[in-house]
Amino acid sequence: MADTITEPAENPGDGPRYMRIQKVLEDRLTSGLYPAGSLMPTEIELAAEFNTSRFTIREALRYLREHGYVERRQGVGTRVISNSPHSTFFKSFGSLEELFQIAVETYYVILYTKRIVLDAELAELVGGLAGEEWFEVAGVRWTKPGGTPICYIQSYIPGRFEHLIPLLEGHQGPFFALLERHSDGMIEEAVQEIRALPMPAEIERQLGLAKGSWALQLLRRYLTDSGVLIASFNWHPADQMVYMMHIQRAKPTAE
Amino acid sequence: MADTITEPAENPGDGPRYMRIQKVLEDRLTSGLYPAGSLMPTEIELAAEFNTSRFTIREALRYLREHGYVERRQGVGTRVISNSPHSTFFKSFGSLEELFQIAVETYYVILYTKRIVLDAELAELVGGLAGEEWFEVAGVRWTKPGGTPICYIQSYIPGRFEHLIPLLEGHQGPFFALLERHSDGMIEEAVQEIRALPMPAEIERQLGLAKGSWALQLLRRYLTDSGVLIASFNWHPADQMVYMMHIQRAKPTAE
DNA sequence: CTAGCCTAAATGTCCATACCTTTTTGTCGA
DNA sequence: TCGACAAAAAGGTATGGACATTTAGGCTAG
Repeated sequence: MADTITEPAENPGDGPRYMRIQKVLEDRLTSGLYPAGSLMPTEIELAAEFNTSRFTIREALRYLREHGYVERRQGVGTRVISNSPHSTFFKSFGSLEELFQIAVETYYVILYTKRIVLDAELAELVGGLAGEEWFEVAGVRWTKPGGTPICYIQSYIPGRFEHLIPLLEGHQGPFFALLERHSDGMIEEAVQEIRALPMPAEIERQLGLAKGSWALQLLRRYLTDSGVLIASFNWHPADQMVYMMHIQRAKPTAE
Repeated sequence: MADTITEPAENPGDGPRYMRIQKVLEDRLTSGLYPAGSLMPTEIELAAEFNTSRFTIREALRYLREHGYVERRQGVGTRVISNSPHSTFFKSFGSLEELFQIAVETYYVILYTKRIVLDAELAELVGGLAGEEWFEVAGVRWTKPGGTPICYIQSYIPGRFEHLIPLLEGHQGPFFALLERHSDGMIEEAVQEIRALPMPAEIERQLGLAKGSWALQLLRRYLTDSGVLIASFNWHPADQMVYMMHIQRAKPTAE
């Protein structure tokens, strides 16, 4: 027994035992040694193999289950369902509904609209020319009217949409989109760029918030006649990432 | 000791013990009996209170931690960080991007289209009349062409869209929507009802799948000129739940 | 041939116990 | 006063056992 401890068979003795075992098992999964669809060895067998107790094996298997590798069924066994980590696929199932609630059932309150002149930096950001007249719109997204503030948002609108700006002032509603329909039927969205920013200290004070409000979420979409839906997400303000995604209407392959 | 077992103090003896305990503790947290910021009783104390072992208490506390109620530190204790369950809000941030990948980057392959006559049950489901002619369309959603099958889907289409059915046969693509544009500009979606079902054994065999394939995801949407987007989700086949959601174009409140 | 029962196998739940590691706190001595 | 050290407290890891519950599959009786 003592020799099994001194022996650094699979891994150097860094972490707890169940972690080392979980790494070994993960390797076997990603390498395909335990193919998807098959049953893994039973807890007892693994315990024997690693010369440990069932408890330790269970701790390791818990990780594999939580990361989407395996599915465990009483009376059956441990079935491999994926050879790659954490199919967030399935992990996200639990929150699929709520996710869209965030996107849709949140509440957007416009704080101000302001006429601005693009500087070089801003021009780069919004895709305009320095010196052009634009509008800046700022607002706060809430969980619900009077609820919890989620994020602070700044949007930019070209000056040629000036006639739409009054519609925004004082707007409060679950969603925010500014569309214009042209005579040729095309629908154009006025808002060119949306940024989620750290909540300005001034606003924070007004709202009575703790400093450094964090995350944000924003969904923007526009619909056009051509059956294309574009949704863009602004992510965590810290990294300023913007995910953009196209949902194309399925074209019949036949025909 | 024996009396504590017979005594149904907190809850009737339905589930496993750690679940009942976790519910009791959750109540105490949401009710504020354990205020945020404070330290909860230690494992030993809780074990004594519930007359159980430390193991069982740990299982209960594990749940509380995973749901964002508490934070545990070796050498310190169990600190309450929230009196409400973990705003799935923030939990889901990590998967917002992937969520849409599921909806959009997955691949839908139609298996068959079949002309059927509604029976009473089906009529109720799809909102038609018993005896009407409809079409049943079945398909499988994949992670990618040739990838992993996710779920089995059945859709129902009224008979009056018969002329669109040929477009579906053999269709393979990332998305599936069947729209018809009327002369008045309205866009109507043919598919009236989508169900995600357990993968039929026959299909499973054809695809070489293990028995009991599980979860599913499906996004359906339709676009109309009126700027309304409707997305419906089918959930886990076991509970047959369907979540439906409307995104209304924001109407200017002023004016 | 089929329906139902039975059983074996696998995971799920639970206990008592022990020791380890981290953190806090208290004490003692320089 | 301050630092080092020791002790206590708390959760983390681990063992070994026991029984419960679920499932698949085989067997038997009809």
